[in-house]
Amino acid sequence: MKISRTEDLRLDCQYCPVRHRAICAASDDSEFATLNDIKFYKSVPAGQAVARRGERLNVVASIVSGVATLSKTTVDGRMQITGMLLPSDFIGRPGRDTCEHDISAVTDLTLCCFRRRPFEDLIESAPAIRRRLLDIAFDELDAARHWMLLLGCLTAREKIVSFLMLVLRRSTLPEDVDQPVQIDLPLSREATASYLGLTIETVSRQMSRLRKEGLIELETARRVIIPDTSRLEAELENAD
Amino acid sequence: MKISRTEDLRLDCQYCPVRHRAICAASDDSEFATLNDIKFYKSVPAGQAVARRGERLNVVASIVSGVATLSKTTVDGRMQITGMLLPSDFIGRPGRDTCEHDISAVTDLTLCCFRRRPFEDLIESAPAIRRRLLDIAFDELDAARHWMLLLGCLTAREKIVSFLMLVLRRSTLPEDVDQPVQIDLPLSREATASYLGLTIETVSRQMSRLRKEGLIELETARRVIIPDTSRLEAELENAD
DNA sequence: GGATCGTCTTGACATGGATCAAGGCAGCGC
DNA sequence: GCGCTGCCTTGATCCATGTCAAGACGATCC
Repeated sequence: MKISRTEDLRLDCQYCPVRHRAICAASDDSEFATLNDIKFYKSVPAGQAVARRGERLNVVASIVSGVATLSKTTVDGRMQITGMLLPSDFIGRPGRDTCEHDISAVTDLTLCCFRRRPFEDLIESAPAIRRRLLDIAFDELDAARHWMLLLGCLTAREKIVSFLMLVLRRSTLPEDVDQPVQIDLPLSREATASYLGLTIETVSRQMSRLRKEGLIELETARRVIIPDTSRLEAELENAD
Repeated sequence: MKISRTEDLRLDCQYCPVRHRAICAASDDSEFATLNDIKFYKSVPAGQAVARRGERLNVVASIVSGVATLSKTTVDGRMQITGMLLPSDFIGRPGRDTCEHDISAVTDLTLCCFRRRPFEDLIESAPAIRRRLLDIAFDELDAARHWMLLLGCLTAREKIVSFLMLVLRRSTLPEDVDQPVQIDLPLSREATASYLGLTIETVSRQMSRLRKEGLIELETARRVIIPDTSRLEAELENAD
């Protein structure tokens, strides 16, 4: 996909919802002003590819709103989702002009983009951005390796519970703990299955089983109510 | 483990076998001299832990010789090896004082260490080192995500072949292609199983099967001869 | 050589999750 | 309302891989 500017929308960074978590999080006023200057917004509709594996990618970006996935596919069509990208997550790789993954918009997406070259220069001159980038890279690395434990060692049930807890952690949490919590799953059953290294049927069955056991309620397939967070988390006592 | 200096051994960087691949690879003379000054070597005997999950780790290091693993273990003892570290690979995380993984010496290990704090300062002042570090982090991230595809989607047979090809790629290759190649597996069957998300028995069976099919020969359990590299690689035509 | 120990292989059997197949349900266009 | 479509659930069955158990092999020590 060719990323081009979205003319109209160009929020002042000051009001950006991911201001304190994205690549710009640690920047001082001066760096912040520079970022504000060179950024441009881009919308990607749900279902569309942001970039494909092997494709040239001359931007880096932060997700402002929406959900995207990183994935890899084998020649014969088996797919693994290697990352779920939520608001504030970073897309792209400075110093590399081709994309290692398929990046897909799961929902409508708003991206805060920087052309790669100027951004690479910025890394050299803006210490807070560079530190933040390094930190993001290592955080992603830790997360990826943690996911390897999930893929390699956990049971289907543990995978599902881990996924629910992950979504819970990244949701904007309501009032207090130990109240019933409602979460909206960002991924379809198919995408969830691919993220967890399972099949869609197994995901569905395990969700039903958790429902029958009263650990979750399913308001719709995608809207889950967790009556007791700690009880669900206790399902991971052996894992993790 | 407390990392302390190995008094005697302190090779001049100039003669270092990983000089052109490790964190120092891109450094100019001045950065190189600084690294040479503040580095210290450390030996870790086979089987010993370099660091444990949650432990304080006040050094970063490059592997000069030997093999190490990164791993995570569930509460009830299931283990996933999340990385195999070979000479030139980097250990530790600048900006983080505790260790996310168990790091174990598989063979006797020689590490080229830097105290974390001075190294963190160096990142700020030495552009080639920080660029290299960022590149290493992203390379590791790509590798980890690629391994997620292996763990989530590949069959036992494909996992074994992938592992053999990985070892092959990182071996010091002999003369020309399409000659029989001999490789020494750096990991035991148990560690291999844990790296691939399999059991030791499955690893053993798949190796035997590849042997019976003539794709590999087993000189010993750990020494593999690949009569025809391209034929083995062809086993991955659907994967990868 | 023989005993011992760790590592690896092989066989028999069990099972978790995949596969195959059918149907349910909600949203949408007409 | 009705039919269509996409997504999800459920059931029946299968099979790749795990589990359990028995030995084989090689290194080391005496």
